[in-house]
Amino acid sequence: MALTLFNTQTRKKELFEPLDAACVGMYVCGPTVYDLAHIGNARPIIVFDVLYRLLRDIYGADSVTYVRNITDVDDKINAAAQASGEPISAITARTTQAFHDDIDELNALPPDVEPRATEHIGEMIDMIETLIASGHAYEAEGHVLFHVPSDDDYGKLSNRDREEMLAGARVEVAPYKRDPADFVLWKPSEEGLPGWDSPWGRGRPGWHIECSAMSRKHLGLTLDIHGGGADLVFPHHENEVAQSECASPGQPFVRTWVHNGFLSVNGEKMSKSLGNFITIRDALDGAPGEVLRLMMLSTHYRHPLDWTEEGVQQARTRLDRLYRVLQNAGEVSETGSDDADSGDPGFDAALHDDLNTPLALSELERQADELSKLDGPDTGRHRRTFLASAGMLGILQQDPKAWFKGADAAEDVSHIEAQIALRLEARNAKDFGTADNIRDALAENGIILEDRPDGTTDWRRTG
RNA sequence: GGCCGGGUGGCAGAGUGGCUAUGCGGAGGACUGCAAAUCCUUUUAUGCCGGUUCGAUUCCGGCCCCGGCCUCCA
Repeated sequence: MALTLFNTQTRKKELFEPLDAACVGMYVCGPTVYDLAHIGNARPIIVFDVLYRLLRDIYGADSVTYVRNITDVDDKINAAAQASGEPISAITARTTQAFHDDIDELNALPPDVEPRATEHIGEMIDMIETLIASGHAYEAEGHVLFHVPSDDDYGKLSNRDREEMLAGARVEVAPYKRDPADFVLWKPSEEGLPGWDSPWGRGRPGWHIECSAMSRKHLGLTLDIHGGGADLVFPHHENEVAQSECASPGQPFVRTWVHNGFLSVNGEKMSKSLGNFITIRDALDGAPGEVLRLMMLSTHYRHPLDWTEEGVQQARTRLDRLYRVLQNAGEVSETGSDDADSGDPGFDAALHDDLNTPLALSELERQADELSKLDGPDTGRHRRTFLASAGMLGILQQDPKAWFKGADAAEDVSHIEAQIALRLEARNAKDFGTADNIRDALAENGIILEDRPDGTTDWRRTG
């Protein structure tokens, strides 16, 4: 089935065809590790995780290389260290660990390569030297700058005209710039700041050069897919294109640019500078990662997504229902034939159409409806297809029992079961007042009881 | 000002030139001691103004509103 993706470069949905189907490369801009990641960071993690899963499904797991960098040298990190007194290496190590822990909860597969900027300084210096040699960059007062007018194609990704950009510029232009649009490739580091020896003295890289240097090292000169948040289109990705293509004339940098839309919170922009941001950790306190994942996938990746508590609740209810269907289908003996899994055409078509996860989700729910009505030898096969579809979205992969009951302490469970037994006694004695009191008390602790037709009582956790 | 998204029923959110998803919620019913869960039934929409068309939510033009980017940001 053909995969189409919306290419930011051409502003069109295009048939995706990798340069080499045996070696598909995807590069996604990762976090700058100076603080806990927020839910806006979580969106590209989840979106590109789904794309990664889909590419692996199409081309084979061994044929896809997903590279997502860690930016561990940056002025924000330096500022955080200065503010707290914590050593830079401690901040980056701690924040990187926190990032991994957080996105693990979101069921995101780890990338194949996770390069760190500080481990690629040599590659960056090499690239900068190439740019200077070819007249695309120059040294000035210890800085090395990319000279934007030297690149005729500059602006092609973000569709910006240089003249217009200058007209709208609100920043002060550093005096050493030959052109106001020129941007930093390398800058001097004074005492106390991270720095590396270079032909231009002790210094550190600018932000954009790291992605150009690391992507080419790990994926080659031309990437099949480069992804990130829509806010990175300009200037970050535009500058990456300029650096990479000027350093290797005739080699296109990226074939398909994929950008996810912006996330807002209760209709407002979320930003670190405004301080109204919700960290992934905060969000995980309120709901399991799988719920957050489902919530993010219920809006198309290119559209704006507004984060609300109600939206989280809706996702939770939806996921509960899917797990319930899975649970019920699991009670049917697996006697179906073991045909090779052919997938679900409706679901697959939705996902292959520019990652239409909201539609895919509704197809998944259609599968759930069908599964819940089945009661025969086909059940096992449907269940497997259903699970495979859900797996493409990275959901429904745990035991329904674990989902509803959680993995809490055994004494907690025995307490619940003891209460259920007490309630059963009361019900048998027609003492419904006592029975309802027990049920209400459990409900206050987030335990919902469900009486079954056979006289037994099941329970589940909520919230 | 320039560039890019978006405006769909109570809410969330897709597709589609005519037969008008899906989910959450609401209403009614079945089931239940009552619930919960499940099942059945049900309600409501396409920002505004033109144009093309037999017919537009869907195509074209204009306008209005919201958000993002143009400065660190996923």
